[in-house]
Amino acid sequence: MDVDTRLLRYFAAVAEEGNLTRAADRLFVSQPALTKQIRQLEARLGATLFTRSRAGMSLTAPGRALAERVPELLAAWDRARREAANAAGRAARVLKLGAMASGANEATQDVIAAFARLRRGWRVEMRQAAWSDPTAGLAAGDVDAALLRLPFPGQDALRVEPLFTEPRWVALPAAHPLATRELIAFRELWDEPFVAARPETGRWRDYWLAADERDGRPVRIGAIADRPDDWLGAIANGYGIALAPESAARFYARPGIVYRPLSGVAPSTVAVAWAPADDADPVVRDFVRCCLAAAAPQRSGDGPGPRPDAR
Amino acid sequence: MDVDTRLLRYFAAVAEEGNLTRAADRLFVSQPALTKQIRQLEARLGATLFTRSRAGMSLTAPGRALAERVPELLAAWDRARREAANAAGRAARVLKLGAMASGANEATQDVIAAFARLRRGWRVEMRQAAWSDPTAGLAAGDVDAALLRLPFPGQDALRVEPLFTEPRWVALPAAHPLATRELIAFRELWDEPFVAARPETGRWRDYWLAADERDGRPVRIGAIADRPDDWLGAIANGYGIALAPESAARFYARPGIVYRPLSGVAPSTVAVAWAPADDADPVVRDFVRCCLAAAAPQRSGDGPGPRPDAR
DNA sequence: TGCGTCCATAACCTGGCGGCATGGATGTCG
DNA sequence: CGACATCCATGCCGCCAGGTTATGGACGCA
Repeated sequence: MDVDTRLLRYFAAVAEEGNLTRAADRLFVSQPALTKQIRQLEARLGATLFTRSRAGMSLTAPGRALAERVPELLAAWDRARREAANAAGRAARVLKLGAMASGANEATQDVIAAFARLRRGWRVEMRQAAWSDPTAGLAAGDVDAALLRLPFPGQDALRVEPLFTEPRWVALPAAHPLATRELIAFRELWDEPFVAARPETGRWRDYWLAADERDGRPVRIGAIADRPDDWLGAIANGYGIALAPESAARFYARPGIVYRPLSGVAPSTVAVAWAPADDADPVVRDFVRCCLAAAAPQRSGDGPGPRPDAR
Repeated sequence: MDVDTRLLRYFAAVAEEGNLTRAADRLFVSQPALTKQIRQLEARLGATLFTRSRAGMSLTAPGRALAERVPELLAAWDRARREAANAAGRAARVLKLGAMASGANEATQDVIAAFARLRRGWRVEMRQAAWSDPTAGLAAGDVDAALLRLPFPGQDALRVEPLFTEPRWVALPAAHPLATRELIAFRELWDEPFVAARPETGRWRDYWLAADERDGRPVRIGAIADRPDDWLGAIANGYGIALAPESAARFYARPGIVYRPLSGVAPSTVAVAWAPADDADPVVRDFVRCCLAAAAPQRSGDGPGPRPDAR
């Protein structure tokens, strides 16, 4: 008997939620559609998977048996899919590079140019990640390498090579009273509302709220953004202000938004990251080497930072 | 990204066959349908899975990566599905019993009656298996126990408890010269064409051709049948004769077919079989106990049983 | 008694799958 | 050298499965 993984996801969602309506909501389908699908799954298996009551849907014995297997099944499919995609990338000589919005700055171009020289016939394919995925697809295996800013959650499970640092500035609505100041002390912003990343992003979110550098003062959250566009919009509309790397002033310049230098916050570190499984991959190694090489000039200008040792 | 297991089966078939047309044939779909599906799979994965040539379809690197995972994925789904079905059987208090056509004879009713007495509230659900599945669904985990005739392929991986033996007779077209004889010696049938099971059924097929008891003389195959209906039809139409347990004379009596006692072939043994995984299952154990109890009277008497009225 | 919360049902629409017929490319053979 | 065979791709069409909205029925709760 055949199933669609979609159907399995539906089933898993209902099993977890114990409630059709909420599960339907989570799956972005209507509740009747979900009802039909679950009933059909039951019909096809010839087994009752849930007992219905006004309290919701609770698993029966066969339902539990299935629910136990489904997650690993979905995971297995996902792995298979990714393995194929990776093989396809290799075959097409494409290095997939994840980048957090405003990940690296101008250096990115140098890196890619250097890589193109080193690996003739290869091509770098960049994909911008939303802030809700702080490893830019690396943790999920969707990319071969990523340009990220430290610290980020999941960092310890990956190889990380710091490249250079960059001062953190502040992005303000143009109408903000401080927007005309040449230099702002972070202390002056402690009571401002901030545009933050989603709470799930943990350390990363805290870092860009400079939670450690506000002397214990709580942060006011004015808005939550997951992508640069939302972020810029939120700031321009006055929902809050936000820290940003200096280069954002060039890459995310926009009417209604002003970037200003900041004192009293540590600079931001850009790093290249890759999966430990790719340690031996010559292409990934070459790419990392290019990153270190391209970063060298900037790094010297920017104070200490670990010595570049191209491996 | 979602897939249907059907799509994975399609992919696996093409990967194995290396040829769309043949794969389509094997999958019972048209070749254009398969073409479309494979192309769609490629589109969804964003990877080329096959290189097309007039020689056929051969896997690319990503194709190989996928082909490596797909079989285990399908197997995992099948396992999950069966586990759920088994749990459903338990929950509904159903013991699923596989039976090879003409598996057990009149004893079946006694067994089921005994089980019904021992396990109140439980119910036996019988499913007839085609000869192409010599374990009657036991090997695949579709049933909890099976009534089979020894020997059958796959026997060693299962628990088998012999119940009783029954003489083997011969089924002849009514018009056959020997059809009026009271007793036939197997030797007289050596040159007759036989209606046999599919070649894949190995030992089982050989046993019912009595390949070991024809003194090295080769078997002539007149027809191949997979189900009792085909089998009866083939015999009645004169394509060949066949050995059959004595009880077939009662259970598969049909105009145009005559059953006659045979000398010179060993009797057939009926056994109950179950999966080793169910050794500790109290319900299966009870069922086996009922089988042994119901078989006891016949086992001692062995020969006669109810009078056969071969017409 | 009216309201909110569940799940089920009804009616309708649409996209995708499968089937048939056919086309295009490329060997093969009389 | 043309006829043929073998593969895969394409065009067109009918049908069903899955989705949506609107609504119903059961039940607990204030």
